[in-house]
Amino acid sequence: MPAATNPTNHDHAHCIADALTRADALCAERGARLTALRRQVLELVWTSHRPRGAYAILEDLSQREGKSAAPLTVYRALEFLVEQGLVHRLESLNAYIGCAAPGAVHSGQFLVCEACGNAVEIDDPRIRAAIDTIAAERGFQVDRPTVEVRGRCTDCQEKTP
Amino acid sequence: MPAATNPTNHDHAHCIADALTRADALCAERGARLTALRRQVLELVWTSHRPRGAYAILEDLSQREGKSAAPLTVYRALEFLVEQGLVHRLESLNAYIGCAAPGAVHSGQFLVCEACGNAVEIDDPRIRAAIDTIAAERGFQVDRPTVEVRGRCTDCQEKTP
DNA sequence: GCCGCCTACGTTATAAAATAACATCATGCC
DNA sequence: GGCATGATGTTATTTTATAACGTAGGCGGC
Repeated sequence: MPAATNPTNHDHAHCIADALTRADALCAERGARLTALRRQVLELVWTSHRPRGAYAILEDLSQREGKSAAPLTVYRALEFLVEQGLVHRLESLNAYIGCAAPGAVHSGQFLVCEACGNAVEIDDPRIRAAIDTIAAERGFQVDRPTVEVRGRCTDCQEKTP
Repeated sequence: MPAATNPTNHDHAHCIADALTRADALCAERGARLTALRRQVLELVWTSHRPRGAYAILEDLSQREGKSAAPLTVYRALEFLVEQGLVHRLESLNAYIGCAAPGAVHSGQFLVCEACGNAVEIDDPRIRAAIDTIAAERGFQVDRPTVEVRGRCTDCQEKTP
């Protein structure tokens, strides 16, 4: 797992700022409305490099606003962010994570550490190629491939070998 | 998608009988207890080649028994069946499907048709190899890879081209 | 056989994740 | 300003999953 996902050895504020800047740019370019609410939800998704549940985000949002928000508020914002490719949903965790490279082609591949909870996006063409090959052999038309690999990241292997 | 998953052109009763026979054999071999309840849940999972939700199975079970069963009853049976590799859970659907080749090595790969709902297990070594390669490059230790490809099966492409 | 142990099953309650239906508000366009 | 469209608020409900605790049933040791 890249060092950047270890919260102790990188400037995470920079990750967040970066993500927001890119989101602003992408949405402006597309004419999509990154409203204050959506932007705030995006920021909360980026709280860490661990996938976050909708209700965790909801709690943070409620605290920030000083009043309790409704689940739908968050789900709608997340839906927008996923559509725009700014956020991915991790199916096996029912959780959301900020996209490392919005704007680029995505096939949604992740390495998820079961020890620290960090998830790293790996848009690797070889996995995608393998999937496309098998699908083609079987006449299956690929729409949305999901790859979520559970295991242990380098850092966590070192901690408990 | 193989013809065998098209419910109109294969003897599905045979699929079910086969699955139960293999389950009996595997559990006997391992000393695992495939109780009447677990066997019945396995049968209900095999109702079709479509992944089924726990609550759908629960309903069927209640109907068969003539009294309403509790969710936990089904979840516990499913947990056992998944542990034994007789059933797989499709993370992206919150649903369960019978394993086509229990006893063999599994890496949990599926082609899921969004039109007809059928899911086919494809334990393809090339996908697995690609995942292992990338993981090795990043020092990530793979535990449980999940591959769920959404799209359209051959049959459904023909129906609405 | 009988006892004790471990595992499976039953029951009730509750948590967690997601959506439905409908009302209201904001924003951009003319 | 007025209107259309899309975003947000509000309330209720559905779907999925687990917790906590008690009972029963099979299996091995003796």
